[in-house]
Amino acid sequence: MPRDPHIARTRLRDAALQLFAEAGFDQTTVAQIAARAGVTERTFFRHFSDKREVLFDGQDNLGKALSAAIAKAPPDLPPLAVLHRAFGALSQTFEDNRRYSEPRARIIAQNPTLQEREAAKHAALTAGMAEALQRRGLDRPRADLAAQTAMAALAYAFALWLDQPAPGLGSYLDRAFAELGKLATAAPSAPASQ
Amino acid sequence: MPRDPHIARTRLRDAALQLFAEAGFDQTTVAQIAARAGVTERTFFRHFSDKREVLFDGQDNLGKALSAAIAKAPPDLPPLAVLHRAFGALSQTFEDNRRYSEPRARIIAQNPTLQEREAAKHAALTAGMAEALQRRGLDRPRADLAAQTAMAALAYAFALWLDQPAPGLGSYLDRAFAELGKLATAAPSAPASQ
DNA sequence: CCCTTTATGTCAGTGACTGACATTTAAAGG
DNA sequence: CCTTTAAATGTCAGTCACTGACATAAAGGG
Repeated sequence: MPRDPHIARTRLRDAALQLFAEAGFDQTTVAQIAARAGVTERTFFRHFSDKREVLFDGQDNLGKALSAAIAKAPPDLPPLAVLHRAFGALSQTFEDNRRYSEPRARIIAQNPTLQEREAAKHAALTAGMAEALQRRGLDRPRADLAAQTAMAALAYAFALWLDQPAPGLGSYLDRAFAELGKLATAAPSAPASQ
Repeated sequence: MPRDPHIARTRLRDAALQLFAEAGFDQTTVAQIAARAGVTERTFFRHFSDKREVLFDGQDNLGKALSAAIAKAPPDLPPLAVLHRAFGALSQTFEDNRRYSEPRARIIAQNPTLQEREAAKHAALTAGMAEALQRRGLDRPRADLAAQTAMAALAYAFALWLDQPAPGLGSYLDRAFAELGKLATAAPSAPASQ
């Protein structure tokens, strides 16, 4: 059997993070990343579909964990409560990965194409959550709306927590979902459209 | 003064749309687009920052129109109602552009990198709406949440309308926002987030 | 008719990404 | 211990998106 691909993959991830932090994303070439990792440029593209993807490794696992948590929730729980609980179940994982999330966020904040990739990842995560909600019997439109609003709450809580970890991600989540409830009840009926 | 740049720009847009529909986005080269438009490849990149952007021309105008509509709404209207009304005010513009929206949507649906760009555009639009809400005196978190939930409703209404234009975009919008209200009132309090 | 402004043309170059084929690694089987 | 074998990596040539620098052409004003 061949050598462990996990080694090269990890070395590539670390090398990329270092170089991006040192010189910036655009100024760093894939050849440089590969060189620092001790492999070839071709190997980089065997592990990561493109240069940006090295910063988004592991997002798939997150999606699967979320879907699992959503499936496990009590059947009669309302949609937003299900998602709130699912986020809470994963908050420890987020806390553990804070050391990587922080520099990563700084790099992404400085590059439009990386923000684009992040937006796409968010959309994919949201779609997965909506699917998981549908498997609980919720219809498509409500599942989509619930997933998107919940993601808005998560993004908000996450940003606050990155800036100031103090009360913990769970507390920020509670606050974000509370805001959400107040917001919607404050906008009861639809206005005349047009 | 030089020749009218609007001519080349329009020809490039049309040529790109044709070629993407005929051969697909990946199989079409920028050189081919430029050739069909009767200009140089360099000119393409002077009008559009990259190959994908040619499919998203005019989105900036949409954002400005939305911000203006949000600013013009009655000061005491709740946030989601403001956005609902702003969307309604632009629904006629959407109806007029349906001829372009439809083939465009088909092309985007077949290509991940285009979906990525679309996700980014949605995020930018959402951020702009949130800013406009903040100028009305709403605080940042509520503005963000309102903008994102409203965008979810718009996306849903837009998809339904693309599939079946019958009752008109305005009706779909009314329905989507109604769903939104029901959704949030059905999820009152937060669960124990451990 | 000249001058200025701006759009476009020309050209060389970089770097991301891919396909095809050769080579190496480490484990399993004899 | 040697062979076999499958997966991982190396090698190499090539395409194409995208950029910077400089030249040229098309109006429009004086």
